[in-house]
Amino acid sequence: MVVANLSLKAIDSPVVLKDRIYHELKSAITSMNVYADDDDHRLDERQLSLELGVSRTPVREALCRLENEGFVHTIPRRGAFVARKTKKEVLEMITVWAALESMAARLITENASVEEIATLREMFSSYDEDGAVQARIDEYSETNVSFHQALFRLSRCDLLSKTTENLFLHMRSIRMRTIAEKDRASRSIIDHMYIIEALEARDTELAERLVRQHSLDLGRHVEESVDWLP
Amino acid sequence: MVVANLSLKAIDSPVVLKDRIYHELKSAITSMNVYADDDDHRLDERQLSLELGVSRTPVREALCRLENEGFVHTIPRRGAFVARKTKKEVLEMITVWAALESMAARLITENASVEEIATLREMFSSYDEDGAVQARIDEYSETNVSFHQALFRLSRCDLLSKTTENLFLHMRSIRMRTIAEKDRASRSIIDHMYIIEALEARDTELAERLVRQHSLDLGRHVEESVDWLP
DNA sequence: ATCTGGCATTTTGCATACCATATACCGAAT
DNA sequence: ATTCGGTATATGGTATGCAAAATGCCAGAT
Repeated sequence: MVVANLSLKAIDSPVVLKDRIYHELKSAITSMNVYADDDDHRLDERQLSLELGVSRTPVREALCRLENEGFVHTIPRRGAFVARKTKKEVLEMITVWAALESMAARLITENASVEEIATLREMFSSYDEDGAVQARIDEYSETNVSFHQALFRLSRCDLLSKTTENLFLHMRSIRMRTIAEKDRASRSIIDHMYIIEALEARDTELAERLVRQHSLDLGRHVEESVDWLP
Repeated sequence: MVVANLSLKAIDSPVVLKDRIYHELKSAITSMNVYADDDDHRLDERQLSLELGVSRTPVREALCRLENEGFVHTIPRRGAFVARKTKKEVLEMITVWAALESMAARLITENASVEEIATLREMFSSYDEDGAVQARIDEYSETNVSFHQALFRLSRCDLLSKTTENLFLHMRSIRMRTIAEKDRASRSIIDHMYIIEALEARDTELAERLVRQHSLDLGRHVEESVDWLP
């Protein structure tokens, strides 16, 4: 008798309530327009547990996690609120992003394959014609996010990706308040092309500088033109 | 009648149990030698709550926070364990560190005052004589940590500091297993001096490069000489 | 009319109770 | 003797209960 070798992958994730609640709340928070109105959004434990049909305990653990990630702000004995970033905090997030993404660019020039870098160029192939970006601005916005996420993925550094993940989500909330700005979009695609060229040329220093500058430009833009953040 | 203007600072931190437990557990975990033996350290909820004289609820919330920060690894229905980093994870932490600290160096060249940068140089003034580093290697180790923390502080970017804080603690655990290596220490102080010179000269690009290289050198060292991590 | 002080209500923080699952032990069958 | 299966126990996940603290309201005083 031989033991059948089925090469099964171990199932090791009995999805527990607190995790489901965490994801549920996180997606709810990140998809809401936090900065739309001025009054702060309260997260009532009891109300949430009633709506989700569970007890308060797993809700509290989910809120605890969200607080650590900066999506929820809790005041002892007062309750939990959807966190609102100050302008300073947003600018600091962009600074950290610039640091992490420029490092990702370095790693790509050193480690990524030609094919992987080629996928970056392909992402923008459908925007070749003049005015294509402006015509499909919403679609381009998605491509834009995908491009930046791809940079982290190709860096092959999970911690870089993981650290940036929440920054992405925070920035998405900010973007929701920002109306699509045409001229920034068209400049954005030009920047991206130069970045891709530097990656293809394996020019570590140039790629790093371009990526950093691209982010810091966004920071300067926010600094100058966003006046609706405290 | 006038209202007395006492300019009081608002007290807004009714220190709650879960926070105290969090700090207690965190300091206990970060000061233990996690990598000393091979068997993993289990964190029994009931035992912890008994030892701390509290119920399981706040202990669980503290563990939840520690898990988010990577100090604790929990398996659903199996319990919590003190997290042990793999070699790959340690190298990725160093990579992220390099990214963040090199950005901090950039910011210092742009924003810090002459006096602030001078404090960096003063930190090493007592190690001027030849052999002083080797003679007081433990003391130097502390100075070393202080130097790197000072770089983040002088960057004036709270998020950079905050993001690095836990990386520091994780690396401290790693360092506990590493015996002080004399030649690395003396090379370290030389690197630091060049970094300070670049900061003083406000040479943004050079400071960034030196700081990044200093960290990446540590990474290469770990890559080559640490064989006791999975 | 406004301000203050106390009471009622609400809600968080912590403790406890219960339930489901994982592990360990032990006996029976091969 | 070894292996398999069942049961007991332990432990984590979830629900609930209780007390302290915060908010809001209302009455009374100024």
